[in-house]
Amino acid sequence: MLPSILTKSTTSPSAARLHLRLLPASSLHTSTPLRLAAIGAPPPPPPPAQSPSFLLPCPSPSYNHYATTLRTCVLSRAVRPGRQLHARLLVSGLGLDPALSIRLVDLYASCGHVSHARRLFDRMPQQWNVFLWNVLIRAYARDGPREAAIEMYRAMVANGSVEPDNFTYPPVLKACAALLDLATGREVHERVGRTRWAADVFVRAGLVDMYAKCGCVDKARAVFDGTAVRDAVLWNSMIAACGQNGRPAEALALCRDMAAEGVGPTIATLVSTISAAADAAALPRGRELHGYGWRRGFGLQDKLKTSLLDMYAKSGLVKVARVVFEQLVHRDLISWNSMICGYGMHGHADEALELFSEMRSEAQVMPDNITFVGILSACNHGGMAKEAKEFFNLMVTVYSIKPTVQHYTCLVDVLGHSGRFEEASDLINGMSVEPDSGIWGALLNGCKIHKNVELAELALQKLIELEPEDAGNYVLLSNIYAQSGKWEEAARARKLMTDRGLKKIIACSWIELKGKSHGFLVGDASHPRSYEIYEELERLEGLMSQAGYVPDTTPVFHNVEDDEKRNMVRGHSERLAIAFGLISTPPGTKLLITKNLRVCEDCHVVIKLISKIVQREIIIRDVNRYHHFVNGECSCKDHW
DNA sequence: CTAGGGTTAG
Repeated sequence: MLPSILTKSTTSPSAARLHLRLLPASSLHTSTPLRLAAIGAPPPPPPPAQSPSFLLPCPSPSYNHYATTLRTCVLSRAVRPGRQLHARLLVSGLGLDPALSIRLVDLYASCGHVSHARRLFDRMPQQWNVFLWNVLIRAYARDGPREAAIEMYRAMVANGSVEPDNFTYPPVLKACAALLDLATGREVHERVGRTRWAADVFVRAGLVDMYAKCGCVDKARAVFDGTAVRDAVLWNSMIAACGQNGRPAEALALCRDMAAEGVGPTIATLVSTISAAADAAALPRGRELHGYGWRRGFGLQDKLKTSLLDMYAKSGLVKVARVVFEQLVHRDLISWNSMICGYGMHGHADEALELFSEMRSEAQVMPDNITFVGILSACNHGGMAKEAKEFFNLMVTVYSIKPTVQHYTCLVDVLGHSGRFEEASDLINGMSVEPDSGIWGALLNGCKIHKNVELAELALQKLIELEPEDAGNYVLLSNIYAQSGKWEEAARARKLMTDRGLKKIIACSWIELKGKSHGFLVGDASHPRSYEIYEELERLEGLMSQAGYVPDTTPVFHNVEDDEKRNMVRGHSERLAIAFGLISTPPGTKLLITKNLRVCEDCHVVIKLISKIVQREIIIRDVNRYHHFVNGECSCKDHW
């Protein structure tokens, strides 16, 4: 059975080749006769039916035969025939001339056989031209080791016989981006600035992407803004840059500007923008993009559907997400993971696990570490400690996936929740990776629920070491000491915080109504309808106390100072956002609120009551999960 | 005398 390339080759530049095959070996290393022969050749003789392939024995293949077939191999990326050709050349005694070697290097490099390409490259130092350097740099940048791409670039510059060009810089920048090597990236940027490639769109897109991946969005933006002629890919790079660096609003704005400047969006534009809308929980905008993608004819593509699925899940509409998932023509790893994680975030543990078993039984995709992050967080949000441990073991033993810190965090979290502190501690001590702030934060969370002062103290000390900038940790630690009568330590913790000049992260919630985002800080009175908002809160408080609600005043583990706390009882940002949502929408409308921190215990109780009193579905998107409040209950079953 | 940049899950 021959690869299709071989059969194809007989139908293409056949005339010349068939003719030349018959030429004597004296035509070796003369590269011209091909075209002349083709022109002067009589009409092609009917191809011999039995020997179409160049791999079948050919009495004395000529140089030109090798050259053209190798060209065909390069064009269709056929390595295997290429390798055979290479071997034949060597045994035939024809050897490799520069032109053939260059083509072979190109073939090997573009088919993922970089080491073969490199071996040939190293043997032909006198032929090193820009193209050859570029071919290798590109291959290393794409298939790794990425360090080699940068090394080759440096070698090229050091060698000095050729200058890097507009085909050199983009892959080098890509390697810098992948390695987060900002220093080299800057160096390249500087060099580019001194050449005539400074304005090249390909180079500039590379720069934007490199800066973005290294976290310097502003630098990326500067490069973008300084580009005279912007094509779709450059816009896409900038949109992705904002999306990947937590600036979704800017990404959405850029998408509009792009359309305004008359640059047509591509599928990548929509995928990136939809993902940004998902991160901003900007459902109306996401829906608009959904419709737009549909009209542009992208709607049938699975890539777009997958980003929509994610967007709907993150906007609280898990059921809609599932409908989109069902409509996929082909489910790849990303779509399975998106859906499983979507269920996980919402605390729909059963659905997540069911989908996982479906994935294992019917799909040709293998679960990866992200799949297990989804599964473990689903168990976690469902309070299923036993299952979480089982899946963790399954991951390690059956799938041979090395657990990452995220997997450990899920386990510590679920163990801490169930008050199984010994197991949690053992796990942390036996971890193959260094515990990070996420691990200690998860442990602390369990300590709060079960009032485990000792372990909380340890966790907080570690947290302060790891995140000296987060003031909340100091306040909590100080409160714990105060609680157990260790006044001196309490004072020391506080002093440490003030000495370092730290302030707490200000809580903020926002709600999107009619395409406009309304943000609220704690105790915020700046909204134009502030008066009505507080009036509504007061009305609700009245109804709640009739229902028997008493504000939570337990001082332990509260992240605020006592005096501060009293002022804040009614002013928590999510309550303001909810009250605003209630007075601005018709009865029965669902509310989606996004918050930059976690929901506090008291607010959780209050929102449950509100959902019952006003008969509304309220969805809160926390830093790490979703809460669906319906008729006095929350989907997290008080487990968060 | 050849080729290339951006894209979703955690």
